[in-house]
Amino acid sequence: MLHKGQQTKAAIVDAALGLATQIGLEGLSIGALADATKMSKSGVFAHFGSREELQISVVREYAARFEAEVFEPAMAAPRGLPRLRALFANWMKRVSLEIQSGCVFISGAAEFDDRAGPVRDALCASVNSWLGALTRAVVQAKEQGHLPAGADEHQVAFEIHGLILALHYDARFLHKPDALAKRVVRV
Amino acid sequence: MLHKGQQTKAAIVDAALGLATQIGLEGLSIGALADATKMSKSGVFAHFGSREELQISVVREYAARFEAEVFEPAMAAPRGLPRLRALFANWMKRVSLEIQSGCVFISGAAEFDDRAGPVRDALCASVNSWLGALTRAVVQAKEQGHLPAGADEHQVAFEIHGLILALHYDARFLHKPDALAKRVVRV
DNA sequence: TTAAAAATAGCACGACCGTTCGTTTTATTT
DNA sequence: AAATAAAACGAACGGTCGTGCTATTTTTAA
Repeated sequence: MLHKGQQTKAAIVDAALGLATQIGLEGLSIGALADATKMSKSGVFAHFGSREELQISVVREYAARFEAEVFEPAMAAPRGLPRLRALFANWMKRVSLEIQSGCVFISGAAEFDDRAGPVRDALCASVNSWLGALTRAVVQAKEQGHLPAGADEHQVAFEIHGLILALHYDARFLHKPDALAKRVVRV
Repeated sequence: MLHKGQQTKAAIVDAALGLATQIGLEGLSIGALADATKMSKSGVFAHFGSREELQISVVREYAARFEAEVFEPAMAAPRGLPRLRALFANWMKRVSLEIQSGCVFISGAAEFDDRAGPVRDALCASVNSWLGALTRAVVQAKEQGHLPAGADEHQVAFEIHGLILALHYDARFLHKPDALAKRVVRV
């Protein structure tokens, strides 16, 4: 009854994610997606009802994979600085692997930074959820005494975010081969 | 002979820059630009010969304004840390003012990070030129003894770039009102 | 003031876009 | 195996895109 449908829908979203990480959420076209999945345009379209809904599905899928790859594995590390370091390391690793494919949280932010609507909202929610988790890890590191009690968790998260963004910029856009060598140590 | 032509061409580029900072270089369309300048599509088109050439003109114009607004005024400050601080302050000020309009160096990087061609080349060249100037200022600060001789100028420039990127991300995409309060002090 | 040149307009083209609709194929249930 | 529901197709729509033509207007030079 609902077997085949969800199955191919997942396949479409998977292909769409692959396209979106390369040419952006806005560059996603139903025609190109139909070619990639060897389906008809209308066949693809029927699964979403609108291009916007397709984009939102892609955002959600990306966020789920990001969480599974960056956030969840770090939960195995003990609270405090070790876990914070694990989060950062996983994030960096993902960015380095993403050099070929790109990060939806970054490219999407550039595409939707002044375009209101549900896609932007979904993107914002996913990013805020992740940055919130990162900030919580900083707070825990303070609680464990791994960071000075006077440290501002938002400032720390802000600077970590900045390092990731600069890494992504250098590696993916400027093609600086040694970009991966940069990293934080202090704080 | 070449009076009127260059004049309206400059006006077109000016309008194009306004559009590009809002919807991106890829979002730039000749039709929309024709509306904005109250000209015909073909009239606009004739000045550039291709959409790509128009985009390149926009990149160059943006880079020229960036240089005039961020780089040149900082040259008045004495070599070393004061000049480096001036560069950073001017850059931050520009980003804060750009919250409504966006930065072509950042949005352009996201749009063209895996799209080869002359537009990407022009963008890359402009960014590298600016980051090179920034790095040079760090070197001078070391020479003046304002920074430890062992400091890595590329790492310092990298981290400054990261702070700017995070500021831009928070302010322009996430709409965090206090984003401007974040800043570097150390190094 | 008139001739040459440059700038702009108008129109059409092929391509692609998201979307709709009716039909046909495929999958599920009885 | 027959009936029913879901899924996929194919064609067409109005629209916008960049770009190429040819005219017309405007600017510059003689």
